[in-house]
Amino acid sequence: MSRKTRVRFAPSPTGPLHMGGVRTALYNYLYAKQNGGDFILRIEDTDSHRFVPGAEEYIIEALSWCGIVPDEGVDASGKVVETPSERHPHAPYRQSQRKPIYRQYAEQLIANGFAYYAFDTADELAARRAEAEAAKQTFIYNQVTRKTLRNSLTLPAEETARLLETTTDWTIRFKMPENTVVVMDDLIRGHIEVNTDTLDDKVLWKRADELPTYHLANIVDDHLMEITEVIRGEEWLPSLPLHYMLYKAFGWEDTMPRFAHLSLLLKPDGKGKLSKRDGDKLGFPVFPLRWVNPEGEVSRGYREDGYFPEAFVNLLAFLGWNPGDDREILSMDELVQAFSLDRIVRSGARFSVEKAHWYNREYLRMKSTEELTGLFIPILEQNGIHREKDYVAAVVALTRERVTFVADFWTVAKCLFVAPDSYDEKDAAKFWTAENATLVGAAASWLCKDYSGPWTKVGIEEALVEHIRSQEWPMGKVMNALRLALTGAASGLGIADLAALLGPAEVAARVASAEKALMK
RNA sequence: GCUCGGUUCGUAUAACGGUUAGUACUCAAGAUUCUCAAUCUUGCAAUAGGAGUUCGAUUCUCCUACCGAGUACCA
Repeated sequence: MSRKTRVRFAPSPTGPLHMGGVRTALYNYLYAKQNGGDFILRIEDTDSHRFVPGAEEYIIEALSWCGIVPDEGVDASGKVVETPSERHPHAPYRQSQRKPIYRQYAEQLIANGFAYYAFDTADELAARRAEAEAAKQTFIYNQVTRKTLRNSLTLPAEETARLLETTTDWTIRFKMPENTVVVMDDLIRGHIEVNTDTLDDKVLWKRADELPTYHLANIVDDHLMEITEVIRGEEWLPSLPLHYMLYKAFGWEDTMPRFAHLSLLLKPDGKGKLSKRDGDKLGFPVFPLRWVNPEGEVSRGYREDGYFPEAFVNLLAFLGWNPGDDREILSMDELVQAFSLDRIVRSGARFSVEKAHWYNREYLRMKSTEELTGLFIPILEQNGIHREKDYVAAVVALTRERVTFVADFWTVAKCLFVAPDSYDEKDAAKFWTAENATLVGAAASWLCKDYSGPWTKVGIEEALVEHIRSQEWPMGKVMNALRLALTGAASGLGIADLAALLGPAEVAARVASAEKALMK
């Protein structure tokens, strides 16, 4: 019997989702869609101390910007579903609201001898840890040390019963079996074996806030929500044996999901994984969307930096995966088709800004001039420019091969909307010499007054070049000086393109302004 | 420290025992152009090191080095 594919993305709302998290969500989504299954969003907010306001909304908005829409867990209005319905049978999808579910499972484990009550306080354990550290050792709550600690395994039954009644900071811990080899199979990494002697007795449930820890909540919810594959970050690999043991302890081995652990995204400069803290110090965003933390600190986002979501998704998909052929530009639909878990790369990937720029440029070029014009107009308006759409479209058509982001249109083509207010000093010194200035004046005057051909790029180009040649003027010098007068710098757009868009009156005016400003 | 992962040009990756080790980005040079960009062409550049297995190792095994993760009443 084969089950319907169901995968989940289960972030914890402790801050904005970073790009590594988005990639994990993306791979889950691609896998689900490819297999005709469901992609579920579940909020893992079992740590009551680390809740960050706005994080949950951020996560949903970021996924939505990327085109990753959960089938289950989030409703049409983008809210996490709290009450069960046909579409969302497992609601609530926020673990804090599933509180009552978990305790019985933890108790079931105790009843069957797979877990026990532990009464050591957090302070006591911290002290033990400090002690061990001072002796250059590591304290682990495991099958050896648990015999020397205060728990239902070492205490008399009456004492346990009394503590359960009278104290409120006890926990339920998993009783890790001794000297057992856990044999695991990871969809990406293959066969892995670990001896339980190297593992510790993890806390599963906390009496203090009556909430489970990740390990318990995760297994219980994945089981209840009928998850078939767990695709998550490599940081969970060391917990995999515990999770295997838990499925076994619950007797859920027959429906245990298959696991796939993704390698991490690394910092471009080498050391360590790309973390939330890196922020924009590295010269590129680590977050999909801009994030303002509760202290008011701003981190930039791909969206606000001008990336197209399709480009972002595409580049993220290729950070640790490839389709096995030479294609590099794939739409979401094509990614769904091409995706496969066994082509995921095992090693960690470093992000490259250049490649990211390249991706965005490719996507920008695939867009119509019409669409780009629509995106550019608001930027013009922010700069106080209001021009007719046809003119803007002509500018976009002319410069679209030169830009990476829509915002670049402004820097590249500003001179087509406003006259230069200054001239590059080096270029002026080189090209605006006394005799050359005279020639530029003459050339401009000829073009604007005497030239009677069509005022188009081609017409102007042919006539102007021809005229300069016939006068035996130095082509490069005159042209560059002309561009200096028109744009404020000697390098950039073609003279004929510039003139065609600017019109004869504006060309004449700008040359006159340059003559005035650059007169020695 | 211990446990578990990982290691191919600068970066992302391909080659799942036999290739002149391929591709893309970056970079460089040339072509083109009035300049710059774009474009086209060409080029630079890698199997971490050492043992083994094998007729033959990037590929399999072991050791070393390095990188990463985990080692919380965080996820």
